[in-house]
Amino acid sequence: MTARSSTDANRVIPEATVARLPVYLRALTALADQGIRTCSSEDLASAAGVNSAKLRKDLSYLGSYGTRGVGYDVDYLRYQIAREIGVTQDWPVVIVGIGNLGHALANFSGFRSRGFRVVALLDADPALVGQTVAGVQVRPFDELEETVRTNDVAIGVIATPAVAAQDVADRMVATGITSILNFAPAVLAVPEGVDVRKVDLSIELQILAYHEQRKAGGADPATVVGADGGAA
Amino acid sequence: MTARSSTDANRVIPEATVARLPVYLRALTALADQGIRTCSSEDLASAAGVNSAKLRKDLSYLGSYGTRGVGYDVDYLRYQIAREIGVTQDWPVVIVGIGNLGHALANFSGFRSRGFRVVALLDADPALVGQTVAGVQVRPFDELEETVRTNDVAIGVIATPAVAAQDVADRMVATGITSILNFAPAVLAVPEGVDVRKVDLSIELQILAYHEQRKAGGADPATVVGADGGAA
DNA sequence: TAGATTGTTAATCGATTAACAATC
DNA sequence: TAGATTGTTAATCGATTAACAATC
Repeated sequence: MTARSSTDANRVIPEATVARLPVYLRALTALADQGIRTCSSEDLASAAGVNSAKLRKDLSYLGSYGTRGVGYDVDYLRYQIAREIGVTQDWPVVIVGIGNLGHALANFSGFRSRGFRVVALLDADPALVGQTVAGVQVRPFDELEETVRTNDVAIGVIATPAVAAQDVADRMVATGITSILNFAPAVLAVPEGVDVRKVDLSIELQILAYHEQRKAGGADPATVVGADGGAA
Repeated sequence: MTARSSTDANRVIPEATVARLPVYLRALTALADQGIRTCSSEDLASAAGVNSAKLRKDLSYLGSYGTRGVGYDVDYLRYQIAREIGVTQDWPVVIVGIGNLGHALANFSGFRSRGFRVVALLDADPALVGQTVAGVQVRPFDELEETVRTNDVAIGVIATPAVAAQDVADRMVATGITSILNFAPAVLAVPEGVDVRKVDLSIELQILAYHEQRKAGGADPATVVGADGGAA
């Protein structure tokens, strides 16, 4: 097994692979919790809901962390993926918009357990300011800049109504935030270098509705295949 | 072409295109709200955050709904896309798991406005049953089958903890639900013909963290080694 | 060694994009 | 007609997958 050389740091990992690494990480954690110390690519692929060829190809972008004829050491691979993603470090996060969704996000346990620390909850509504949600006091949106500076926040979460989203994004970018997770149903314009990921409930439902409509009326079952190539 | 009901109902629309149609729909609605009656592919693409070649290619899978030299009639195109997706009809939806997230989903206004009607909120916890959330009484999970049958539900939303998700999915599939939107951080195994879409907050954050990490340093990966050091 | 399983290759498939002929 | 803009083509790019040589 080779150690990482300095040139490894330049390797480009395809986006599709990056998006699956957290899935593998979670599957490895599940295996570890079951007391499993070693797994084959077949085992892990099955736990992650992908095929094993894809899994091995994905892992090959990180390095050679398996042993031919044997498989992967669960804890070792888990650590390597965690390090690659960056979840071995602490990520301060600010949530803007503390409505129903913001509440749910603030209480979401998956944050803490993966190195994401909610350092502030902000809302423009004075009626919400001062309330305590998930052990954190809601502060005025105006304190965004101070919050980001003080806590070295790099990731912002937008859970406001759509109309406010672009303004919030602009302010976030101005304060130096370079990664945004947007729950508002709006297209955000941001400068290059700023990453935006979008979580959009009604879009997901509409995609399901499209396929559902085709199943219902379509008559031809052979044409309908799950988007992810489903397990079973 | 294989034998199938009518006209061009069997043309296959690429998944990537299907996923963007709801975005176009929203952008068209925004344009209509501004009183804009006609738009070019450039206008619409810009409002949707994609490039115009991609937009035109996507729309070409639906048919020829534009006019060369002129552009698209906003209302007409909006209707065509809505019909294609299926949001001109009513989709009864059941939400299982009424914790913080389930609450937020139940209150989500985007449901109703797009033809999705929450017909039931179910939870296995007796303490929640009977409470009213967003005007709907929470019912016991056991009533799933009856609910689905009575209301002809085709889409189920899972907002339970991860451990319960597969069981809920199995029960949903058994009752005849063929589309599932899963918010639980778990990989679901479902039979062919059942569509699952996943919304996973911590995965989105981890993807952002990966890119953030690369922006921040690019420098020295050795710096952050977890307390558990190495392959622990 | 014999069996098992990785890491990689190469073929295929699907998505994106620029360019432009068609045509309003 | 002249200008504008669609719908389509074809080239390119990226992702998936089966197959298998490498090797434990």
